[in-house]
Amino acid sequence: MTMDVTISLADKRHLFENLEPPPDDALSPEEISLRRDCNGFFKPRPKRPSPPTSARAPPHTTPRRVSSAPQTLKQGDSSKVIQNTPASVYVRKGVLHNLLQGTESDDTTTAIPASTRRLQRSETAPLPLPKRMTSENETETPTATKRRRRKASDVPPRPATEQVFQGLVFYYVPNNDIAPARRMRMAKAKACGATRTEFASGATHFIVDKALTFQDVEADLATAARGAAVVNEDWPLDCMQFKSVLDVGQKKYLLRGQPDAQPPTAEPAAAAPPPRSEELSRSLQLKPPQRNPKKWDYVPPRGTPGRSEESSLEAGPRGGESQPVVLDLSAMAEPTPSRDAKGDELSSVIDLMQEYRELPLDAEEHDDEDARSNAGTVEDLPSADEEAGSEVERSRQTHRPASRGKKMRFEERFACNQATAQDARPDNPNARTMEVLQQMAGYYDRINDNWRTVAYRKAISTLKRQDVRITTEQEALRLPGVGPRLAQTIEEVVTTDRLRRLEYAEDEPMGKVLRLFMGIYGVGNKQAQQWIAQGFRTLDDLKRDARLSANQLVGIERYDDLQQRIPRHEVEALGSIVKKTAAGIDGAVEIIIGGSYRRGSQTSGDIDIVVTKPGTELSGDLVPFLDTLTRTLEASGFLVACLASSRSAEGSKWHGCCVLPSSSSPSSSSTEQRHLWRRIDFLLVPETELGAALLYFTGNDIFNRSMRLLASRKGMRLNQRGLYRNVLRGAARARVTEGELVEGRDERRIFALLGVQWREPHERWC
DNA sequence: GCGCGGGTGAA
DNA sequence: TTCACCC
DNA sequence: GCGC
Repeated sequence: MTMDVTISLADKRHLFENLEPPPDDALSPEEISLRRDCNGFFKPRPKRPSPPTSARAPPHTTPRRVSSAPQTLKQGDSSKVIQNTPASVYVRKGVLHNLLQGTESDDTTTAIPASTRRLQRSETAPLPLPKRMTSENETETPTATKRRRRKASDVPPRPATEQVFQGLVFYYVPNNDIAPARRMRMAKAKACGATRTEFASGATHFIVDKALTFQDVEADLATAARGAAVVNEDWPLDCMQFKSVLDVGQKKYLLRGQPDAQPPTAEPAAAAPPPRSEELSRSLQLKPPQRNPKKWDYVPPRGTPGRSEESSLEAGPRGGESQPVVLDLSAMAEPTPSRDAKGDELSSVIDLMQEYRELPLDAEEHDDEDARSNAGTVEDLPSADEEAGSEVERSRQTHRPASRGKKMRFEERFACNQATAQDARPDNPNARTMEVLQQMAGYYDRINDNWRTVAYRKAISTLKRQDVRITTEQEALRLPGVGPRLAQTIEEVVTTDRLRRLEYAEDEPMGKVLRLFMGIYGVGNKQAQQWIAQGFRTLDDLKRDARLSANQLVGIERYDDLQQRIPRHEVEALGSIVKKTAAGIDGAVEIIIGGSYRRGSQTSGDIDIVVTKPGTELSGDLVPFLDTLTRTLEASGFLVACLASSRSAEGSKWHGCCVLPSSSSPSSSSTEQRHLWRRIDFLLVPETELGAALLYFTGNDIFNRSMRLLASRKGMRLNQRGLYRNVLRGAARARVTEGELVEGRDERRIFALLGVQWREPHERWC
């Protein structure tokens, strides 16, 4: 059943009535060019205070607005919905939180089918989930608990969306439901559409108890129908949790004690000898030090009766249960065909080798600087087939300490010491995971959850450096910057190829508008939310009625231009224009293009230009030059808008927009294509600060932050002017002393003084 | 339970 | 001071 | 959301 009950936004006008109304005399776009800014640039007229409410013709009432608010719903059941769904549960921090207080949570919830809401409540909505829920809690109605005590098998059928097992026939091994926990699981599978059979020959799936090994079930398997899948009991639980039929080929669903690969497709890569791997995984289990005191999700590795009641995905580390290394029982009955069972097998072998090779390192605390270069070896391992061998070889060569688990030296913990090239591995095996995490990061960014955004970015950065596919929670947990929550998230992505939290996030009604508004230069989360609360939904709404700052107006007028990334060749073209002009003004001035261009990126978000000159000691020395430069470039039509500028002795910069002259291309004279407006930043840098400025202006941001954090931890301070020493920090880390300048001129020395190995600009991607 | 980079301009 | 921005 |  879908809940298509909605409420027109216009109906909620009352909600906004105490908010500031859009002024009726907002700037008309045509007026942009009528004002001049600080630098002689055309700028829009400063905004006027909005008049009293009388003249208000708020966007709520315009016809277009109604159509632009597609979340309109029928009124009928909404009150009921609201009653049953406490707003706090669905509305995350940020987004509509401010807008919709108390009664209005309908906007955020109505778009979501009721059947998924329960799940959303437990899994996704309150973001920092205090504690994992068990699958039972998730799949049962709150009142079902008591009833279950009376009769375990009495589980009501799940709604259609959860009938994941429809058409599947399960044969349980052992074939009984004596243990209450098992009986419960069977009942739940049945409620999700599974049929249970007493005859092995008729089954599509063998669901094997975790206590049993492959040998234990071989007899049953002999009678199995061709194509039946054999999985451990985690599989149905995961399927139910993720509400989809998961790939039975995943190694986490294989049985214990499986002899080496014997699949029909007999992948040679699967040749890793099981006894050894068993041994390995057992010893490895001790490896990740159990250092997290708040390990609420830790469960003793060895399956306990109680544990089996939980969904495997929520059972915490499962590394202890010796996972079968490889094996593939082809599953024709699988609606979701295993996409690359071969890849999984291969990667599982590689995983083991990866882990193995790390053992000595973790065991004996390698501390030498170059540990990385001669990091572990796979020599002791029996060589797998050629393909796997080469794969492993490749992995070893590109191996980085980040994949080695979390025990790292102090300085290694900083991203600046881990940074790599942009595409450390183009065919990154974790590409999909990274993509999803990236979208999640984008979401958190939109709702202003900045630290979470940073955490996601760090995790992505770590994943980027991995050369093997991270498939399970414990693998993920070993990575720096990946904690329990992200590890779980990663596993969900790998297991289901989706992330439910992301889907809900993308579903948020105002998400698109928020994204739109925050894309405007000069508009952040605060302003965007305020506009949404005032009823604005489109850029046209804003242009007509919103109170805009000068920069925001430019940002709106050139929204599409500024959204586009700049191809590298255009950055070069723009840069050369600046260089030529600069050379014409002062031949001694040096122009350096920084930013992502300096890091070697093929496209840039904007163009960053460092202006320096030998012999200068204060950026003020260059101010006259910048004035001339900008005036000249403005006159030539290169610079088209000024967004911010300052000219002082300590630091001077100029932010604005530029455009490539469109005349020069004679090819299409009549259809002369307009070039896009581009963001351009100038930074005046005296020679004495060039190193620090380049460091800053080259980035990336995470790299900078980590360098600065490292400096701070070492009692120093790093900014775009230099590295300072003897910085005293008082309570709340507030800086007491400026500190004395140690180095500003030499980029390399700053690295050295911080104990960071030098990294070329193209190696500063975090 | 707390910190998470350091700075700038605009309003 | 707060917001948005730079890397 | 991670890490101390």
